[in-house]
Amino acid sequence: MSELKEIKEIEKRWLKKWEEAKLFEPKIDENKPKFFANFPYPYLNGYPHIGHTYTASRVDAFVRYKRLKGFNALFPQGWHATGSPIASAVKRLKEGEPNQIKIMKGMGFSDKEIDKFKEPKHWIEFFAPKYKKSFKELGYSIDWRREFYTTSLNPRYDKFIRWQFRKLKEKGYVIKGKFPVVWCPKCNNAVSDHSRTEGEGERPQEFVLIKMKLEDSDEYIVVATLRPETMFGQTNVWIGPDTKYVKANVDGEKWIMSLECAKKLEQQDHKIDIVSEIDGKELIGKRAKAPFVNRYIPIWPSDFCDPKKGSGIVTSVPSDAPDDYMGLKDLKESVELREKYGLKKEEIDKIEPIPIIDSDELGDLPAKKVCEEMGIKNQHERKKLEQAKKFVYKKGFYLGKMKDNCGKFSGKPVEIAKEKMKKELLKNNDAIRFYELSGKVVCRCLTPAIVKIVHDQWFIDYANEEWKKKTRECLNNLKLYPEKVRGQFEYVIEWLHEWACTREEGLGTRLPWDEKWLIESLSDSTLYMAYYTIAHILKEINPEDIDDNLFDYVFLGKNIEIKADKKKADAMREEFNYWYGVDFRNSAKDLVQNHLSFFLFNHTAIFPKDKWPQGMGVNGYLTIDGAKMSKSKGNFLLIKDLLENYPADVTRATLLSGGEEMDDPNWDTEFAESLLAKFPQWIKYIVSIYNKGREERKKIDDWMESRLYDTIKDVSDAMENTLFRTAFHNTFFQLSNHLRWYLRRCKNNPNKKIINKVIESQLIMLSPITPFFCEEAWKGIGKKGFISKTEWPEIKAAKLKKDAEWLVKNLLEDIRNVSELAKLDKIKRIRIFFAEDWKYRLFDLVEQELKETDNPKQIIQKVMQTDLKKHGKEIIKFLPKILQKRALPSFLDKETEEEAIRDAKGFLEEEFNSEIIIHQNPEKDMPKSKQAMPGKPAILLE
RNA sequence: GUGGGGGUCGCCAAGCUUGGUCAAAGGCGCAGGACUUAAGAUCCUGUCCCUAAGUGGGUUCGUGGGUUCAAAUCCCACCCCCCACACCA
Repeated sequence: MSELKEIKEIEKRWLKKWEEAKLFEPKIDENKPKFFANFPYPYLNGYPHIGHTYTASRVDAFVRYKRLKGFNALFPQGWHATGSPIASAVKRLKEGEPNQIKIMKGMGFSDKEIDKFKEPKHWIEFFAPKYKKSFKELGYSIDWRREFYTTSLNPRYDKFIRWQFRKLKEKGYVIKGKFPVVWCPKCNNAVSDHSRTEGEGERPQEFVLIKMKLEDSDEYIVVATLRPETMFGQTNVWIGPDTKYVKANVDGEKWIMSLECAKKLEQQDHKIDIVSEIDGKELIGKRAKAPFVNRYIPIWPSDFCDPKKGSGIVTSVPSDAPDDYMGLKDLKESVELREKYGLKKEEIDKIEPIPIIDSDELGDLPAKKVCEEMGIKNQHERKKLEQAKKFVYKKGFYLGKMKDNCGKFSGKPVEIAKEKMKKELLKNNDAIRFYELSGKVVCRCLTPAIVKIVHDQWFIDYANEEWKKKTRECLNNLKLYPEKVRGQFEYVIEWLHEWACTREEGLGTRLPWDEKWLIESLSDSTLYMAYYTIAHILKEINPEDIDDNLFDYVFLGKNIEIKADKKKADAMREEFNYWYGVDFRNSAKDLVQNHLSFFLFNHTAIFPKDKWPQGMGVNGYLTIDGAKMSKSKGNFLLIKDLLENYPADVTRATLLSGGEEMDDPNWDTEFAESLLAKFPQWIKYIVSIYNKGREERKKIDDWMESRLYDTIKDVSDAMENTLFRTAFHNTFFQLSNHLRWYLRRCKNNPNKKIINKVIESQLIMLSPITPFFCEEAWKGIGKKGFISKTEWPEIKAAKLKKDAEWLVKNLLEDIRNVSELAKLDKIKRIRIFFAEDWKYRLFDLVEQELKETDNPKQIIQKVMQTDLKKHGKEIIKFLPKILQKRALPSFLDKETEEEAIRDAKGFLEEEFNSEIIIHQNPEKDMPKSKQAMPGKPAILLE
């Protein structure tokens, strides 16, 4: 533990040094290429947790790498407070809501502290520094001068967003439209998710309300359905016998429905006059005309008609709706029921479910099949029926096809037929759209909420084809990390359409031309990366002096009158022009379908091409020891707790080794523990062997140097593509293994130059991932300055012509194997035999021939035509076997092989503590020696 | 269902574009040994099965076929897992 404490001290020291040197506060430098990276600002409604850090660690590692590659790199950070989470939490605290108080207590706040959180601003003021502290401690190379937070609480950002929205509006990308919202009739207001006592997450769901004319009447009964595609299977209508319905004039027609339904319709743009009440009973036995089936169908009683749902009247499709199937079955089987409502048996028996949809393995009467399989007894088994409904719907919707009796929709997949049939019903005036809540919602005032159509909802018109075209162009020209997400983006740009961009409640910026609206959180975070470039200078300007003209001046280069100080404005313009566009924006994959795509759209809308995004990174979701992170599982790791147990570098390395590309990265506690034990030791070790060794150059040094260059090449490639796991593994594990072998081979007496180069390179290549240890070690080996600001090792081609080291490794292994098998107590002598010259010649020849043919016969014939024929007897013993594989085992020319083994002689002697004798050619009295082959010397242990 | 990503020797994972040198890198874990008073670290060794003075045999890369002298790698079919399909941030 004391060791950890020591490490933490070292970290603190470097943080201080970096800060004092303003290491991460880059200045404009026209002689250097710039690199601007960032990731979505986190929400300030709690402490930073490990989920935030994976994405951020990727950005930091990339930025640090680019810095070493000579880029002028900028990594800024801001905070998000827009939207409802903070606002609702504040509201709930003010109301003393127990659950919210529990949450706050869970975060460790006292009553007194909780009191302060009744101010939205306190959330920002409290949590932003917490994030900042954690991010600093993790060693992120952030330029903190540019820090800011969102919402009207920051007037400068507020003005920026207003500017952005006016720009969008000018270009016609913000439009007004209708929109169903959850509404409290008592408060006369929209009920946001967090001002509900019940029904969080529920939202308006679109039903089709179908009108059915009653026989010999000008009245309609109306039925609500979510499944217009099943209308060809209607057999009858269900009505609640003991339910009260109303007759009302709706848009000039006479409708019958539940009272609740009428009230809802009133809120959904319909004119309603209630005329009278009517009992469900009175309608039983009447007939109504059903669309698509196009005939009159009877109205029968059932118990599942809920006046609160839809119209309280249901059209019955017993083929595909389990409820309806059971309802019909009950009527058929119950004399009592029929008598009660005076229904004739023959008439009911006449009705059978009509197969209309082929639902794959469920057949064409899925409701029947599923009800039977689940053993549902009657229409009162609600729970089972709900399950059955869901199951049947899913199968039918995704896999189903309309059968031949469905008119022009026959043969169509249900998914498509559904939309078409809905459209047709609406077009023919047989139906209207009707919104119903997906579940019960109760407002704070304890009034049940309804759906209301609002007319002045604002949308961002992501459906605009011209805009899509520009955005596609932008996508085509940017680099993706990894490239394989491109398809996903193309798809999203395709289907993205109007996005409701305003809300009534929460924190944020008001819509400049319609101040009752707040811009919602996914819409005020699409262009702000540009704000980073000027944030530090903008802070010096009075909010009153900030207006649209200023932003036009700075961002769009318009030469117009501005209130603010011209010098400062020019400075901002310069910053923006230098740093923009974004070279790397990284986020988890859930933001592909909204935020990252919006990001592209908004940039193409407002900025010229040279300011469009240049690169985007996408990664998976962090898991903890293989499990999804969740509070209930107790694996919800906060950064502050994490950093108490692990050094920042171990945390970073564990995260970045957890996964790459689109895989869900995994925080592996065992790995972290193992790193904690090994990593600091290793760094200490390489510092201790730095600059120790000989001047003289040996063969094995070439090998080490080549391995180093290979590693540098591989790691550079990986870093360029944000493959940090690969980079870390190659640098830390692979290169360390090479180094270990090297030291063993040269009996711990390495070439000074080489060993130093290996150690320096390893430290530099590790530094983007583990900066603290590397800084400390850099100093430890006597380097001046920061490793964070040094140069990435040069990529060079490996010098070594022929790598024969594998021969030594194989030999070592073979000797060990044999010695184990031989069960010799002590090996006095090891004899090594090389194959005779002619075998090398043979191998060369065969290698040539194999390029021509793979026919063993031909090759052997060819061999026998040469002077090798005199070894024919021996050759025929082993060559066919080798030729079976159509490839020779690895071998080098004899000279190289001998040289390699001779070079390793001393090493081998030491390894086995025995004498090594190298024979160039086989000895007559040692038959074993005949086994030698090119690339595989024979061994004799004595 | 559509679109995207996957399925490799306990676990994680490389390889698959460009078929052979692949029983398949590396890490983690596990086991044995050296070192140590001891633990950790470090260093060696092993880690599909069989066989054994070696470089041999067998069975493996989701499943089943196919192409080929040769398939984890190419082709076809199928199965399974994850993500998105929105106005929730």
